[in-house]
Amino acid sequence: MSVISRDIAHDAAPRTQAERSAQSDAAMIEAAKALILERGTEKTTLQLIGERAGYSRGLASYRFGTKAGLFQAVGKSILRHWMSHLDKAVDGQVGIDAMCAAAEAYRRFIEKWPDEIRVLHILLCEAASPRSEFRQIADESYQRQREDVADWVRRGMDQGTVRSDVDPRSEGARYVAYISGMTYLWLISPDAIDWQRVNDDFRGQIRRTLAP
Amino acid sequence: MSVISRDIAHDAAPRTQAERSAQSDAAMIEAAKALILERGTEKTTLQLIGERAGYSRGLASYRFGTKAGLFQAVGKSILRHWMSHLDKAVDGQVGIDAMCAAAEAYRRFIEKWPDEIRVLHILLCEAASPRSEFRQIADESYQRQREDVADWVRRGMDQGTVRSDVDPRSEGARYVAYISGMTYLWLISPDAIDWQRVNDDFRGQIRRTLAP
DNA sequence: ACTCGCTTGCTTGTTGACAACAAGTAACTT
DNA sequence: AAGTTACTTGTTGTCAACAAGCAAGCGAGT
Repeated sequence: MSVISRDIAHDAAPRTQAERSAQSDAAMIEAAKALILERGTEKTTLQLIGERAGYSRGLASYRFGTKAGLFQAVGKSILRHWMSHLDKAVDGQVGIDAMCAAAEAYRRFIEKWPDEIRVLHILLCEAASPRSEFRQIADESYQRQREDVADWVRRGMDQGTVRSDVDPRSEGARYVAYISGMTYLWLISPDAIDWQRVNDDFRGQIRRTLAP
Repeated sequence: MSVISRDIAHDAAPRTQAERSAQSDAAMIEAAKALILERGTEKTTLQLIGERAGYSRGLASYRFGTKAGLFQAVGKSILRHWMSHLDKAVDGQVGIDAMCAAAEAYRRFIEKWPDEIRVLHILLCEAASPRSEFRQIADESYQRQREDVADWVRRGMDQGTVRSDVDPRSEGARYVAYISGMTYLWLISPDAIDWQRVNDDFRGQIRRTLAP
């Protein structure tokens, strides 16, 4: 067992079972992301995913159980990425500052990893369908984001940097709806959205609406 | 050929071919709406649609060509309904008045025909997927709505009822994104959105942001 | 008004693609 | 060497799409 072959990520022939499965899982999730971008979820088949990842047609189904299960794994992986990016950017700020920092973090995330946001939003959109297996993940994610914003507003009110006659939960819902809707419009017609300007206007609106 | 049987809409046994096909088309579109609400588009089959409409498993495919073709017909039919409702409500108003009237018309539409909006938005969400056959319809619809709002803003600026330093197109995009995002959040967690309050706050925000 | 040939509405038969699962083989582990 | 895990191949049932046929309207010529 050479140290060299162990240290190379995505080595052609990893030694341990754990490495092998982690590598094939990751390869399939990456393949799925690429295929969702090219063909959408409906026209992406488990056979295509397995084979593009360098395996057989059956592996994806064997490992993730169902097609929906695999897509959930894809979505969770992107959500984790975004959440950690967001946490770093907000970093304890509250009130209008936190809201603006989060909007700016989203703009930077889209600039750096546009495909991640495209895939995530395609999956989130599918959650709108009844009986969608992604529904719960989308619901929890949006609920958490609404509550986070509501919390920033509440703390801003405590600080006195936010008007005292607003409803934090309503502001949270409007904030999240706005980001989500803009992302949707960007997916539908990418050239119609100038994220830099949209973000500037959005932050201006937040100040105008919430500042005392 | 009795006059009586001709005049009864959805007669059990319509006489002319045109009547027969119009009736079966309408029945299948209604069946599709109900099934999309119950099961989502993916788990709705052409067989279920045909049979719920009172026909065979093959008719939907024969008449609309493809499953996507049928869903396009469903979407167009709901969009026509909403557009005519909107036109009546706005009725030549411009500026902030038009924007508030449109938001209020949307609230009333959702109150009266929530299922229509649910089905429409499920279809619009699917348009986010690449290669979706509903993409073009969604794009045109949202583009037109953005332009309508931008036009209201422009005319409001001419009148002097809207601040002169705003960008009409940016306001249009934000308005549409907001409505679309809110509708999405309502689909994902219906109880989280109080449309009356959301609308009141939205209209307040429009005035606060756009009034000179 | 009648009917014969044409058109249109609708159904049933069939094919190929697909997800899901079962059963097997090969790679690792202790 | 025995057991566990990674992966592949075989199979089944469901589905969309299409093709071929039957039956219900329709219209021109008598």
